[in-house]
Amino acid sequence: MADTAVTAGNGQPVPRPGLRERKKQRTRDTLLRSALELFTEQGYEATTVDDIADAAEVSQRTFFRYFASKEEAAFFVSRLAESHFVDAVRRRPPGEAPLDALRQSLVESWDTIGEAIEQLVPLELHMRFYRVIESTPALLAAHLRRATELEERIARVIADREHLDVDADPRPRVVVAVFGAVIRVTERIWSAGDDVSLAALRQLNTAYLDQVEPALTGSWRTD
Amino acid sequence: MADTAVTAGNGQPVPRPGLRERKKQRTRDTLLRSALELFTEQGYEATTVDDIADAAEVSQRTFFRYFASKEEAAFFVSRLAESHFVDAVRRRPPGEAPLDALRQSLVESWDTIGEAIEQLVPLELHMRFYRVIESTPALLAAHLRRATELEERIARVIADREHLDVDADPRPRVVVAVFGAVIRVTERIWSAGDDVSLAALRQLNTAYLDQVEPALTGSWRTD
DNA sequence: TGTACATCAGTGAACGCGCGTTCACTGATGTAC
DNA sequence: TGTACATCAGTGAACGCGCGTTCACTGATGTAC
Repeated sequence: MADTAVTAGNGQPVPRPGLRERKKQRTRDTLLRSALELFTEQGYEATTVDDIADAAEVSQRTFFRYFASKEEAAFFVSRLAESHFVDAVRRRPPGEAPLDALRQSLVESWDTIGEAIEQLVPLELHMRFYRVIESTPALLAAHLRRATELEERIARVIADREHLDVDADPRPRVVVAVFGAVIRVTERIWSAGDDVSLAALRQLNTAYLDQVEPALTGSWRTD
Repeated sequence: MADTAVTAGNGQPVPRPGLRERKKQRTRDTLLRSALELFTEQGYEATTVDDIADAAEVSQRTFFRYFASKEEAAFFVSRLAESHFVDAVRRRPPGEAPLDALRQSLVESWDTIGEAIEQLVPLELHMRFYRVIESTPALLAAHLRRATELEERIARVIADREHLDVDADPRPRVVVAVFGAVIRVTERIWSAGDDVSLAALRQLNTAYLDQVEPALTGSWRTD
């Protein structure tokens, strides 16, 4: 194929990477896709690093050149999604209530995350793998630990925008923890349901966020 | 020592276990204490199962007779604490607002958990190990996964007391997730601080729970 | 109280497994002139 | 456009490590009579 004019967000033309660089990207993408396919087909634990390397037609040694561990490969796409979300939080207008800012960031970032993922692996494959995470104890554990780290980053962003010290005022960490907890509840419910679509997950996200206030206020009315 | 009259909660005398049974308990307790001591002294990853068995003066084979895995030994005490908490939730009066019920259960169960732990290992050792969990990625991950499982159990208890279907009404899972998220924030902060005491953790628990409402409501006043 | 047998905690040694690392090496891509 | 050299992605084979399992066995505790 011919050279296409790629431009960065700022309009500056990005010099096309050389042959060597493109070959690297292809190798990494192939490894990533092979890994996710095997994980979803036969399970994470049942898939060895050698299996992945074989499927991608490289040596095991080469796998470790691209991913420090099997786990890193598993969360490579999630990492991409997370950075989209963090960027969205950073862009929220300062006046907004923190919980609303988080909610809006989620809605917004879902819009672009899908496309970004497709550049790497089929979105449908990622969504299927997302459910594998929930049903694999080792992966779920790693996912939750990563979520905790992400929350810490976001709490700092929230503290900054409110001009607060994250260690002195409990509110930034509390609001982010509450938000994160609700998202994780919806992830679990989504992964146990029949509708694998991204739309279904988004719908659960917002529906459950609406339930925070009713769930916390006083004693519940018996319907 | 002479036979002491042990009685269960219902006042029924509990037949004293035989020699074999008591020896088993001693072996398990020794393994448990050895494990926690080594974990806190030299780290969880740096401690092999063989190290633990050596310290307890049994064979590695015997370790696995008592604990299915190294991780199971690490969370044996936590498991005990969890069941105290769940029992406390079950005992809360039905009229109480769910979030208050959870909060009161925590306050209450802390009172008895300490004593229960002392039966098994020194409380101070457990508290020190609790901080090891927070600073060891593999343990933190496992801890969070376990916390998620505990939340699911508690959500069902809450749903029952409110006569709700946990799968139909989002509120039980949401209120429990919010509560759990705040507790975990305090665990993290406590483990990073200087005061290792149980009292310090309890104090953070309640202080942060008080911040849920201010953290979620509207935009924050600039102090 | 004593004997004969059953149960079962603990042993020791060896093993399978997969992750992640180390080594010296090959050959394709990139660059300087 | 061509040559000489530098870089570096990928190789293959071997290894260390610790978890958890398997085996056939020993000897202490428990029980039936």
